[in-house]
Amino acid sequence: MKTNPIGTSDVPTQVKNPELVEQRRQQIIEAAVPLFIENGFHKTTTRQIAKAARVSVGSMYEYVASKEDILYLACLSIHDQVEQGVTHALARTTSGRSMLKEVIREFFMVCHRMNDQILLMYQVTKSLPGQWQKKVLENDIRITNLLFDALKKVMESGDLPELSDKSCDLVAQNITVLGHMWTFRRWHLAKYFTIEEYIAEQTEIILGLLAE
Amino acid sequence: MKTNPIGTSDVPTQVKNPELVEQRRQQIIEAAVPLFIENGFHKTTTRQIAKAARVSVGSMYEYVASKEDILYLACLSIHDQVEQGVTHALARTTSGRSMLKEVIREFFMVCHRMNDQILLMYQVTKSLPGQWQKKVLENDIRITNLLFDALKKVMESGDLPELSDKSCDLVAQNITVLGHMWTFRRWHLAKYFTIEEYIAEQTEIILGLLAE
DNA sequence: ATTATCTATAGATCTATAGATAATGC
DNA sequence: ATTATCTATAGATCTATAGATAATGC
Repeated sequence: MKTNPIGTSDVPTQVKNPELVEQRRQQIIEAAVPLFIENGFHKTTTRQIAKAARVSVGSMYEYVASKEDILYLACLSIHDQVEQGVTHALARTTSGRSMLKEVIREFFMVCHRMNDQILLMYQVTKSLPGQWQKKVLENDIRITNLLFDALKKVMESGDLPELSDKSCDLVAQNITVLGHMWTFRRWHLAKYFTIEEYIAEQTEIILGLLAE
Repeated sequence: MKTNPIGTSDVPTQVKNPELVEQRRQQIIEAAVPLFIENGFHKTTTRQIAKAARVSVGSMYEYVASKEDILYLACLSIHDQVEQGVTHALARTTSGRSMLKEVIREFFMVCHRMNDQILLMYQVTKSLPGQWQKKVLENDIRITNLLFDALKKVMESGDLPELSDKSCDLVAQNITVLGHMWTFRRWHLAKYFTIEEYIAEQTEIILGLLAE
């Protein structure tokens, strides 16, 4: 699964070699994300991250300028993975009405797999510096737009009633949030539903509306 | 609007006089919540809270044992306000199909009013000590159950198709989360919808399912 | 005497960097 | 010579409490 070049993002570094930047940052992110998930961003120390990443603190600070930088890189990485998952899933779907079902299913499964990471995003976005907060939020919409496009496609095929772009966007937003809902209400929902049952019921609800 | 006795909650205090505990804690919460909303829980210092609450730090620590205690009290208070809002709204609704519309409307308006507080809850729940985390999550379900009860009532009146308790609970959860969605996606949604339009569209979507 | 409040600070962090050292390539 | 890495720590916090002071009621 190819990921975007995190090293070439807008986070400054002291190190010249771009491949090295790419590699070390990957190392740092992979160390940081589980720590953030486990202990939260604020309770995780830069020392812990450096240790888990097998770099010295000093060295780590050659690749980022602050702890917030690490958080930002982590957010980019998570969104990238979610996007990969969704894009991947969309590529191998059929068309028409059943496509929409598959799309919902695949998206919900991505949420299921990335449970902790998605939960993390909800907690930390506000801790990012303003400029990056916006970028991260926009990334989220970018993913929602993949669902929007899928919806549009099904509608054009005539298999669903035509909705205005506005309504269509709202439905895409709803699908996204109902997927996320599985992550932050799972502790309750999982008492009554397996992920499969959850997908089945929610799909019916979402399609119910569009069925008539 | 009467609030629950926060002073008698399971947070320990050194002070004997219960009314005083109640009053000072109210003071502390009212000072802390806006600070948490503005700067986040972790970046807010106990000094800042004490100052805003017009108590000395030492004094404040007679009413709580830790900064986490303050966060817990804040969460209780916010949930209490949301619950008040919903209960209040439910009390003056009519019955039958139109009742459900009103319930959704009132709940969404509560979310609209309590935007920042609800957003805060999503960020901080994980920062609470384990035992309280659970309590706060259960409070959230308690509020959802108010919606569940309202749904049930409408169904019994025969104005909606009967759903199993399980499905009914899911619909109540969905309504809750779609209300919250307005708070954490408002920056995007508000480009296209006023809160009134949002309520109108979402109500149609939610009822659409139950209409047939 | 008891209860509530305050000031001042102990003690324990934690982030970020300075300056020294090792590795690489001309 | 340049680039990357490390160790050690400066400097800046911040939470929570000890111990002193003021207010209250018997």
